[in-house]
Amino acid sequence: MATSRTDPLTLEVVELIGTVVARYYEEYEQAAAQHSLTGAQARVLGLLSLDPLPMRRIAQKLKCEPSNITGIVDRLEARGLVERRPDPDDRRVKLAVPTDEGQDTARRLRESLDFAREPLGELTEVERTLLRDLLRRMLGEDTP
Amino acid sequence: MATSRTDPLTLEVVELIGTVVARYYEEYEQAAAQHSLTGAQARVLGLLSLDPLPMRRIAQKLKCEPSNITGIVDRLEARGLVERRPDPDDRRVKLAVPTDEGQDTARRLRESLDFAREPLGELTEVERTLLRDLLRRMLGEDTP
DNA sequence: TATTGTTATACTCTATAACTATA
DNA sequence: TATAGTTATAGAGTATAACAATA
Repeated sequence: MATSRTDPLTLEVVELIGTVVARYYEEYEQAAAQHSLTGAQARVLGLLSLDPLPMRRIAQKLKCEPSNITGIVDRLEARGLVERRPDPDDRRVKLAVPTDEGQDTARRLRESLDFAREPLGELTEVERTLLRDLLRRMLGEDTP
Repeated sequence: MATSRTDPLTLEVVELIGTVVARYYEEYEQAAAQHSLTGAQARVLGLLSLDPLPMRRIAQKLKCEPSNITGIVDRLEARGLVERRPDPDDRRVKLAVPTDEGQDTARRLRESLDFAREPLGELTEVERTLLRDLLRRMLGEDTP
C-alpha cells in the first residue's frame, strides 16, 4: 500500500503533472474551438467516432448525468455531426452515431491534437519508452 | 525543431497522458466538491492562497475574461472565504485576499489532493526522479 | 416494477459588449 | 484617452427531480 508522500521530489512531480494537465486541457479546448465545438461536444464526438453508443453509456463514459447528454447530442445533431438511431433490440434505447461529416470532423480533431504529440518530440525514443513505462506503472496498468 | 510523431510508441504515450489528465481533472473536481466548491472556485482560492491578486491578474492566470472573475469572487466572498480590498496605490484596483477561513480551506484542499500524490507512491525514488526529469524536458523548462 | 431517454428547473461558467470610476 | 472592475446578456454544461415510453 502506497502512503502519501510530501517530500520535495514528490511535490515537484505533482506540480509538473499539474502543469501538464493544465496545458493539455487548455489546448484541447482550443483544438475543439477551431472546429466550432465545445470541449464536451468534442469529447462526445471523439467517443462516438470510436464506437456508437446509447445515450446512457455516453454519460457513464463522461461521468456525468444522462440528462446532460441529451443537450450535447442535440447540438451535435443540429450541426449534422451525429444522429440518433433506434435500437432494434430495445426500443427504449437510442444509439448516437456519427454521420460521415461527424466522423471526418472527429478525425481532423484528432489530427489537430499535435499539442500533445509535439512536446514529446523533445524526447528520444529511449526516453519516450521510459516515460511510457513510468506512466503505465503510475496508472497501475498491467505491464507484461 | 520537433516534428509531430505518429509512431505507436508516441501515440501510446499521448494516450497515457490523456488518461492522467482525465483522472487528475476529475479528482480535482471531486476534491473541490468535498469542500462545497466548484472547480473554478477552488482554482481561484488556491491561487489567492499563494498570493493575493487584483481581479484582472486572476483572469490572466486562469486564462479567462475578467468579467467572469467578478462572479467567482462574489461567491467566494459570500461564503466568507475571500474579501476584496482596495489598492491604496490605484483606487481602480481591487485585491482579492483570502480570509483566515479561506486560507484554511485552501490548505485542506491542497492536502486532499492525495489523488495526485498517491499513484506516485507506486514508484521508487529513482523512478520519481526519472519522471521528474522527463516531464521537465517535455515541458521545456530550464534544467540546469 | 424497473429502465431509457427526455423535460423542466436552477446554478455555475463562459465570452461579449456596454457601463463606472478612476488614472 | 486609457485602464480596472462591474453589469447585462446569452449560450453551454451540470445536477436534481419528475415524466413518458418501453421492458
